Amino acid sequence: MPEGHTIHRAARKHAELLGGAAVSAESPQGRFTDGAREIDGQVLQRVDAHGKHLLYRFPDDLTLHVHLGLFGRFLTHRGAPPEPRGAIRLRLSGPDGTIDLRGPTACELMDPPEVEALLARLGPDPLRADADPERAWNRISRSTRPIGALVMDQSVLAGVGNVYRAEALLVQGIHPERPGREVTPAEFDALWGTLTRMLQDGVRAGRIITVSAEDAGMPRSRIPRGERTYVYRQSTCRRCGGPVRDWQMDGRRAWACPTCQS
DNA sequence: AAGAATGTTATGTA
DNA sequence: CTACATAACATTCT
Repeated sequence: MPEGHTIHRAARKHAELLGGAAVSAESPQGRFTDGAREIDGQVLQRVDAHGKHLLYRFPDDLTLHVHLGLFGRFLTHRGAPPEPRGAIRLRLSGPDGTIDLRGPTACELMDPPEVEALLARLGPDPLRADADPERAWNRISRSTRPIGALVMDQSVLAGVGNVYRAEALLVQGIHPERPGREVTPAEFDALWGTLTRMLQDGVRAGRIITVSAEDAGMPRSRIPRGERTYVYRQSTCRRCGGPVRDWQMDGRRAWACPTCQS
């Protein structure tokens, strides 16, 4: 479910819903009882998103780190919290509402050195104002690894997942298997720009729609599901109409249009 | 109802 | 260092 756009969106929403007030924390399923106990009653000061990672900041350098992984999900409720349903690993409630967390890969308390270590191993996040694309370029331009692998490597670029990888590379005409060092500086700049725009669109829309209104021949809001991407999970390229190839890359499925991408 | 999926880490082999 | 493979873990949807 989540690429960077989901996480940044959640950060905003959670800060708005729970920020500035004392939060009650519980772990209905018992996976996170210790952490919940420490957070309980603390004031949520800030929620930071870095790529696919969320940091909930509490006083005294107390930081809750959450990573949704492939299956993790948030459910938010305004007003009175409903009876917990299913495996809720963490529930945070404030005066205005509640967020439930299920299925995370990570949900843990971190001290400042741990937070520092986490951030140190993340590449620049196109959704962050402080992102430095040069750091990503330094890695990419020196690597023989395929650009499709590099773009998904969170230490190269933070926040990009399988869908945006497929889509951004299609739009830029770069084949995922091309070695990083064969990507030109101009191509990288354009790729960074496209990723930034796509991720920002995702934050705005709350879902991934990479196909433009022009290419779809209709307003983007009305594009049917299954037609919102150019190559991701497509059998024909929504740009040129040609056949789309798919194969495994680092254990994930990759898609590309051999006509549009080289 | 098996299998796939917007993810990461750790480990092992070459 | 890189590539490549395998496995573990989480949950929902078809």
